[in-house]
Amino acid sequence: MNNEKELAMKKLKEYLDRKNIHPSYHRLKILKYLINHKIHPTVDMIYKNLSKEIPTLSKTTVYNTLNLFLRKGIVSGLTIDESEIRYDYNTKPHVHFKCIKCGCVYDIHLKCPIFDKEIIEGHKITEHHIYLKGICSECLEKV
Amino acid sequence: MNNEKELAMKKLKEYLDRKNIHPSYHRLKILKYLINHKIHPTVDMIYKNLSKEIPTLSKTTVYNTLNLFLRKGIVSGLTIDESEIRYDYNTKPHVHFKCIKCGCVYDIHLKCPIFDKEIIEGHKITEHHIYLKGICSECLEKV
DNA sequence: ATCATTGCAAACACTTTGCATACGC
DNA sequence: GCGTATGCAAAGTGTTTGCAATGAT
Repeated sequence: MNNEKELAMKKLKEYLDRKNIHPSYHRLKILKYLINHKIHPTVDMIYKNLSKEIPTLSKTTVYNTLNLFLRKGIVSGLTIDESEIRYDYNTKPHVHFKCIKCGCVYDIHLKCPIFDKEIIEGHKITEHHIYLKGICSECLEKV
Repeated sequence: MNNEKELAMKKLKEYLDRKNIHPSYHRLKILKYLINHKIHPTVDMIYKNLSKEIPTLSKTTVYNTLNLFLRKGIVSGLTIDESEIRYDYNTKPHVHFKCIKCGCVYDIHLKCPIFDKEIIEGHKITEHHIYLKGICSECLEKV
């Protein structure tokens, strides 16, 4: 339904408003993309996919928007491999897995006791990043 | 003692020989630096520090050597933040902590049950990377 | 009319590559 | 003398910045 779509857009708008982010068209689109594609996309993935819909979109805007979202804390950045930042809408600490064959990044729903500690060996912990690498279930089947 | 130093160098030489790496002067120096400075240095740190001793050293050689060591499996690369790879001589899986104030990277000696699993949610795990961020004990004291 | 967003192009930082030189055995 | 290690300079990649144009209220 169109009503449903408009309703969803309105919710996103209100969400950005609450975060003091002016809900421009591009920002809404990028936010929507992140929410609907929890594949930890790179800037390039976001840019390429949204360009189909929004031909005037520039990569700079994607960078600007993601950095704005990062600063406002509504997305987090993963640096699993050098030379590509991936963006993640889900902000709760969780585990990531990257397949060395297909390059996909999966969320792992695994509790880790490390998440509960606030002080470790005298250091105050504010962020947790855990990622595993290997061969994903899909690639394993293909062999 | 000079004898001690020579003995240590001889051991490093033999170590590289066993790994089928021709133990050139530069390679020995870089390996020695990594072993003696377990601070997860970046290429730049290694380059700047060794340049004092070896004025002719070029950054390319540092890159070449580290990539060789990576391929041969005698060091591992950390990508805690985008746009800087840090090199780690210790190859056993362990936890890293990066201070957001001073930028130092510490090893954390913490057992993590995740290290023992070989299959998680159908994915075959071959590498584990865990890093935490926050404020290190030294920076906490300074406040 | 004003102010923020957008987007091109240039600048940047880190890393890799090509190729000529120098070194060690 | 031959083969590898070295190092400069250029290319490559992903990201940021400067600034002018555009858009929204």
